[in-house]
Amino acid sequence: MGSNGDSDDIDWSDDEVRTCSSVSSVSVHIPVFTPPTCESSTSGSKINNRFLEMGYPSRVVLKAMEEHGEDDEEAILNAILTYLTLENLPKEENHVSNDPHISDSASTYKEDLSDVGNALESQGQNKYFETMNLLEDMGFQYDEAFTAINRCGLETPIEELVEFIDAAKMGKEDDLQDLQVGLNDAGQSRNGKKQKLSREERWTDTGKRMPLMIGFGVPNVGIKTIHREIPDAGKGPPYFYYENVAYTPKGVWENMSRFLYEIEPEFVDSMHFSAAARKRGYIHNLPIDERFPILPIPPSTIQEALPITNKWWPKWDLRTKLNCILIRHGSAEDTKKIKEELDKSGPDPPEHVRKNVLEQCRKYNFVWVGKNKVAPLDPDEIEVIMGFSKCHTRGGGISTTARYQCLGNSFQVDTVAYHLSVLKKLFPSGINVLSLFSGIGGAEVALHRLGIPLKFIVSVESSETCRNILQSWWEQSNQQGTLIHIFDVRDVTLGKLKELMDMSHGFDLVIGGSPCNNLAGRNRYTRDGLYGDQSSLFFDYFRILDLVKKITVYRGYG
DNA sequence: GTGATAATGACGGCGGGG
DNA sequence: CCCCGCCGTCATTATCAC
Repeated sequence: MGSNGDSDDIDWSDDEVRTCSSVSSVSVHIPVFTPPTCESSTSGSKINNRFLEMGYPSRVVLKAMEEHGEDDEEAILNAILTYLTLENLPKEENHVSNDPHISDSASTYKEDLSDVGNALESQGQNKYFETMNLLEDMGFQYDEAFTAINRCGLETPIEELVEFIDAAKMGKEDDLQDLQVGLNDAGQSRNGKKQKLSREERWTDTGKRMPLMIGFGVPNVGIKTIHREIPDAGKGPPYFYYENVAYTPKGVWENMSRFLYEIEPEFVDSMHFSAAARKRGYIHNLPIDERFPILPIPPSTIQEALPITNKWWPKWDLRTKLNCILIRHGSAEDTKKIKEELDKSGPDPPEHVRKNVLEQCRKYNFVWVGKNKVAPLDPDEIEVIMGFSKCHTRGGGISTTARYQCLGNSFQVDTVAYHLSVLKKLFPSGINVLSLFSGIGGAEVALHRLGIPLKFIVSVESSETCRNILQSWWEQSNQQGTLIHIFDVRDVTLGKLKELMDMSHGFDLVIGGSPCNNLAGRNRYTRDGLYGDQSSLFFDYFRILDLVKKITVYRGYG
């Protein structure tokens, strides 16, 4: 086996030397972190391109390369990150004080909200509970009222909500659809654009200053002076952690934030923790000081994460990071077309061929597994990139398609673990967790990897496949605590929570990411927003979290 | 053979960032 | 203005379990 592998390597080296006119034979042995180059004189510009591809501003890349030469990639990267950090700090303050739209430098997120005036409910929750109470007083069941509000929107007049419930009761599905569509449209216009602008501008603006999407900081890119004020209503206990896709239809994050105690979301791209991009928003009330990553630090580039692909990676494919891991992979047909196109165009494909191939590769996250041969990622490769161990989702009657699906829906473990790391010193003897929409157990794995004992875990997950995966992991990882499965978030009622919290003496953490189906950019059919069929389960996250908070206070837990 | 499940190919648009 | 990327859905076909 070994000799076969060796001879393969040698064959390839010879090949590469032939196709790359002036490369030294050493180049095939250099660490994978260094990009393959043909001409050493242009290696600097290649590195330059790589950093630009990774999204770093050119002025910073150039400055870093002036300081550290053109070849020491790690030194350049460190310099880039340092410059960005330095740039961010003063800009943050200057910007706030110079912006005429923001009253003063002490302006907080909450104050921004109050600026929009009373026309828009600054306390979405109050409105929510008022409407719920009103409907219940009118004799409707809790779940009827709940569904109506979440389907039609909070701004819907009470008469129309009643109409919706009646239509639902009478089973007039068509009427229901029409009504719902009409109400959603109306709800959007009712919300009013001017009122939303201040918040949107603030976040958009934040994005402009931090194009890397590093939230309140990622390893090596600390933002030292960030101190955030969490509104009293949002403070723990319990701690909570909510996740969803970063890029949603407009207004969705504002809306979710309004429900989750007006806490400002933290937008983070998992490219800072792994070899793949994953742009997500997180709303949580965790401390943000003294975070630390779990060890070992995973590979940060495709080349490190999938060394097998180095052998066939063309020099003109400058990708070092994968795009977002999705629930579906590219088709065999597309990989076939790519191979045929490249075979036809010879060893040095023309620009338009390269461009087309790269476009496909980026679109489907193809990697190079043979000469002119690309392939989608295997499930076990995805498992590792997402921070799980190999075979986490394998076996036990789970199909390949299902593995792709549940992995694509999961947390990136290293990213979430970094945020949760502050819990380690707070709960040294173990933690009680209510895990909603648990999926394959990203939250549980993250806490476990942090070395926080899992004392009492209630996992709510509708997919039997996912429940089996979590249960299987639980049994195999020497857990000493209790794991309880619940099928449906709608079964997590006040009574059920009281029962569970009697058993556990409260929850320390409520964690989960609700369905993104109706928010995600990939969805061509039902990207309906927060009130879509699946994504409206967000309101169950909020409902349950809020019940836990109230029970916690009432019973004196925490 | 038949129903159930798995695998596969085809399918734009919105919004962020430059 | 352009470029790029996105926790996806649907209809059809292939495979599987009896």
